[in-house]
Amino acid sequence: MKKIEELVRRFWVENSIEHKWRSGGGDKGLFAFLEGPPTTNGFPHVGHIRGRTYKDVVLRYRRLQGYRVWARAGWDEQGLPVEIEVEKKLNLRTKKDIEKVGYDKFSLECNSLVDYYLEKWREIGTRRLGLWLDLENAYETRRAYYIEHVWAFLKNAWEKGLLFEDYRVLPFCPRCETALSDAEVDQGYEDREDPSIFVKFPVEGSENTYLVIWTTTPWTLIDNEAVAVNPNFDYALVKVVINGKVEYLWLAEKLVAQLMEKFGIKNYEIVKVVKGSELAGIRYRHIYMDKVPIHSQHDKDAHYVVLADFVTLEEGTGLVHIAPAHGPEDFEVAKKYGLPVTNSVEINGVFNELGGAFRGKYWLDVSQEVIRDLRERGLLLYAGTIIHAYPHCWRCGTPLIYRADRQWFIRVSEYRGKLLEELKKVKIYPEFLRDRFDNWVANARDWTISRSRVWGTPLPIWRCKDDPSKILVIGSLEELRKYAKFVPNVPDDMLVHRPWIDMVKIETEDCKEWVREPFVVDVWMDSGVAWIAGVDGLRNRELFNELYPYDWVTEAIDQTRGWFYSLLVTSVLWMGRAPYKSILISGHVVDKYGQKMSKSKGNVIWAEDLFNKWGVDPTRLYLLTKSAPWDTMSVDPDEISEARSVLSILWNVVKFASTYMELDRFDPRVHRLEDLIGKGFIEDRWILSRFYSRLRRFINYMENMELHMAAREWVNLVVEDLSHGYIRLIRRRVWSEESSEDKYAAYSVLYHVIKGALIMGSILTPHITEYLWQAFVRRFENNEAVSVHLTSLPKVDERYIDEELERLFDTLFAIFSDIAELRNKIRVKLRWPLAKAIVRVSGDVDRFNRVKALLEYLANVKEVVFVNELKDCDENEYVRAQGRDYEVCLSKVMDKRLYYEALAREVIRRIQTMRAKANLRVDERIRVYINTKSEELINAINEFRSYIASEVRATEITVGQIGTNAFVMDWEIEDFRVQIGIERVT
RNA sequence: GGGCCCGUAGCUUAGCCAGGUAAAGCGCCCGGCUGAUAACCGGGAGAUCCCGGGUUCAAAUCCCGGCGGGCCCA
Repeated sequence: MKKIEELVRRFWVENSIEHKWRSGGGDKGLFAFLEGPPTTNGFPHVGHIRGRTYKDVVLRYRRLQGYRVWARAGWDEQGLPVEIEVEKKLNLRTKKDIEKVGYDKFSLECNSLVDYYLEKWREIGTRRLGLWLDLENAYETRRAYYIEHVWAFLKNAWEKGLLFEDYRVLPFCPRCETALSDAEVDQGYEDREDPSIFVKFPVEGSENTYLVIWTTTPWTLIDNEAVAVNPNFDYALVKVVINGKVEYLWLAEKLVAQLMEKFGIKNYEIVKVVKGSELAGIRYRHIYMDKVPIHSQHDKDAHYVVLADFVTLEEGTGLVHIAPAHGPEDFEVAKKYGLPVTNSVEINGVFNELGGAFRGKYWLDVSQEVIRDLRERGLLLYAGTIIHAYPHCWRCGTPLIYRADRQWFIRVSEYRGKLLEELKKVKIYPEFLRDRFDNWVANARDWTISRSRVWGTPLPIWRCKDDPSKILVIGSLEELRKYAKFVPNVPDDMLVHRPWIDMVKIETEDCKEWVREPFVVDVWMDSGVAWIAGVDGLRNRELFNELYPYDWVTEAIDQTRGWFYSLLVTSVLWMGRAPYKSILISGHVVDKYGQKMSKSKGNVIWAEDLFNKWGVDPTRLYLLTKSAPWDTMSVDPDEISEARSVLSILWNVVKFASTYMELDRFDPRVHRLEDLIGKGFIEDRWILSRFYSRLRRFINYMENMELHMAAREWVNLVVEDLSHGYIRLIRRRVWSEESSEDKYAAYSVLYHVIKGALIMGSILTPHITEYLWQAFVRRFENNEAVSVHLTSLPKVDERYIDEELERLFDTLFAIFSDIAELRNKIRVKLRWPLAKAIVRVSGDVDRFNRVKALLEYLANVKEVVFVNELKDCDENEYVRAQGRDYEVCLSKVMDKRLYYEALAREVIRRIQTMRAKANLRVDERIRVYINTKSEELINAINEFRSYIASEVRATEITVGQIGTNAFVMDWEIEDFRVQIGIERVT
């Protein structure tokens, strides 16, 4: 199989088939596909291959239908994934280390790492897979022309007032030292064990009274500024005794009992209950008033109870500790009350001078220290741990921290309605995933696009040094050069990266020196503008207008929040509509135990390994037939052998056909189906009906993106209909040496169906079908399309579809199965003829008489009789079986003549084996010698001499002495010893 | 905490929307075929249809509640 695939790949290259494929077609118009660019980082695994097979299947299908397909490859080459790997390679731990190495060297390393993976992706993930994307013209997000489109988008957003900077609480990865977007955070939720502590905040002015709060992030207590309660809840002041001391605790009334139990306090008393609103304004003393001096400075403006509706009773105490710098909701409360926002945590997770005694310490360590300290000071009521879903960095796995900082945003939230409206017009496969997408879009938040990193699209925003309120957004290199006083002398592809972009000196009339905002753009925006940047659309307006909006895109389900979303947002904000008309959301791949694949678990299945071990076509067919595109698929490579055996059956079907067609000099251009079908038999009309009804379903499934059903339809056509069904039925006709018209009718039908099956199959398994197209179709019709991929899908010919006939054959095969079972029971093998089978059927007997001869042949029964009522079915003579809507009686008594015929067939079988052993051609004649003492055998041979002779193509059969030049073998037939010799007649 | 998908033979899946004897492929066992041999064909065994309730004459299927796996939202 692998050899064939290699041969075929070479054939494609040598004959520029892929090029012809891409440039041809078009009667049906254009089918525009937009490639979701794989990250050029890491190797393609089975999940990638699954999605990429879907891409290929749909593209090939459309092309065979007559569309011109637009299928350009694309690569996502920037961002954190690449940076992190380079950091590992250069053994860098922090961003300071990167600075030490130098941004120039770091960028170049990123660039060459991309080159390395790019080649793997081109070779294994694309060419080898047989995925015909245009690699030569692939778009690359690191290129200057591409980056200019991101800039152009941002400039457009700026002009529309959608690009803004703000001071907000955002998720940061302290290891990567950058902010992350919601979409990125969404990809990194994982269970994590965190502290769960209940802390007492001493109320000002009353010695033993405390507000009790709960937190899982003790480090945020450093920046605590308030405590929030829900104005509508009831709060209780609870009198307790702890370590012999009387204390009063404020808690939500509803939670008192369960919390007391948790704290291990058996004796308590509720002193009074008040509404949360009445607690407002109660002042407390910050727990680090002394250790964190900043708190003494704003003691007047903070450290009191505020009211907030978001406070719930599901967890905690009903009193929520507010650290405005470390929670979006906390931040909102702070704004409302004018609380100070204190952020003493730097981007790397280390406390700065605002953190007082905690300065220089890492956030995770601070949490532990806080717990110890509070315990010593008696302010800790309870300390445990909790396992909860917590966001982690999607690339490096570090737990994220929330902190307030100044960043740049795209105002997506304002466009929610418009996004939803445009999304409604998109066809989503499968439809049931639409809600999820809608839900995400409906909750869209402003997009944090600035990243404090190096290898990415530089944020094209410059700020005036003398007047920081002045902002300049640049939308192209041309514009940059217009303003620039100095531009480093490097190629454009380098110029649009750090550090070179920061060497550019810009001066304008109203500002002497502009300084670029030191960020790169979220990598998701790179791929997000692929709908225009992918074709350099600002410069190729005409091409762009032809393609946009694209007919189809597909990616896996995680991209609902990723690429599908970023495409939608950029396109709707810029052009006012979705960039795609339909999307296919595919499922993820898990291992055979249902476990997610991950490098750390070591259960990743690499594409290259599958290709090497099983071949590309079997892998593709396996992935296609196993489950619906949108289902989660568990992959067990050993199962690919099933798909391989399907292809092996296809191979043998074609081989069978070509052997006999060649022998009989069949020529499809002379022996035309239309002329011969009238001379054909019922089974010929059956297989044609089967072929066209399967083709009809195949097309319906493809249109609905039920690729798995389409593929299964094809598999059944090859395995069930052709191999198990039709070929079995026509063997006898094909073996006949006469040049009867019905034989050529069978050939023309078989040829027609195989040809159609190859074309259908070329969509699914492009290599082996191409090989067979060359070896079979092109051999019989050298004027046919030079490649199966350059032909067109057959049209469904309804005239041939006869569902009633198909049902009749279903019954035929079912009856045959039952006869085979009965034979098993009475231990008479199929080779031995039986006299009679009586089949009781309901309805018109003549209908069944149409397949009488076929059933007699299949079941090796001299006479089959269809009746409506079963009369003669005596138990001594017959065995019977009950079918779904019929009943079978099979005679089990054998007379001498049947017995001799059986023996004759035993002899034939052995001679055929010997012919094959002696490597005789099918049409070569032989002399046969038989030497045996068994009278029965001799009788049988004499009785069936001419039958044996014609079956084995013998000129004569001699019983007795064996010729000296003969090839001789000893056999045993039914306990009779026999010696058989055969000799080629020259 | 909320939502979605999945749970059927040793394995992989169909059936579920529209209730009526549970289906197929692989594997296993038995047998056949040997002029498709890189094969091919038939048969058999094998299922508390995840569990528990409900609706119904009748539930794998519809409803409710669990359990397990996966995903999403918060």
